Amino acid sequence: MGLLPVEFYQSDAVVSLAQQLLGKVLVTDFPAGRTAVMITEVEAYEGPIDKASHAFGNRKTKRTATMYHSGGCAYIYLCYGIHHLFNIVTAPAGVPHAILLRGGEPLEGIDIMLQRRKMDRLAYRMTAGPGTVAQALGLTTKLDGQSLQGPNIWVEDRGIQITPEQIKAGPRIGVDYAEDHAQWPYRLWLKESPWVSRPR
DNA sequence: TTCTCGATTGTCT
DNA sequence: GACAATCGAGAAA
Repeated sequence: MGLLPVEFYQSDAVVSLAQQLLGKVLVTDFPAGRTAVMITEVEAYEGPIDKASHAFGNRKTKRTATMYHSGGCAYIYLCYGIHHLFNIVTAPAGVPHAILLRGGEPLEGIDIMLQRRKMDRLAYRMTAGPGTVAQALGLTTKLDGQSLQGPNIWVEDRGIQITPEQIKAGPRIGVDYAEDHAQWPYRLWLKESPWVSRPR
């Protein structure tokens, strides 16, 4: 229970860590108010050996530098010039693993999230997909590199138990350019949850 | 400095 | 089902 400690993020077994993140609660606290979602869908990116990762082959640039930080901070970047995608950096410093948040179940600050998404009523699509969850939570590239120990962003364990039977795994989305690596079953989601992105 | 293209989404047909 | 929107990182020159 409670705030996940930095040690949680230090493992370099990124897929296993991604499984453990399902059912945890991601909280953001900005001037607009506090918002929280239970994590229902993630994708693992195994830095150096993963063609779909920005850090494939240990490529290190200004943008990817964040992924080489010690586990427990946020990696946020702009995609298609429009969408801010939120990742959780994992593994010890120097190992560029990351986990992409793709879906969540709204728990707190739903009115704030609706406002950010410019929606007037709650619908599953509010937080289905990496770009939309990040928008709902108010996450932008300005927050790249932020600690996940607070005060603005953190992850809590609220005692929600997830069993292996509740987790489904499949190929990742939107990474066809990575050829064979796109087929790796690094996309994980909660089988029973409606708060996940629609399969393409 | 210039050029290409993306870990996506929403809208129109 | 098809496609435009939109901008900065990364690569080439």
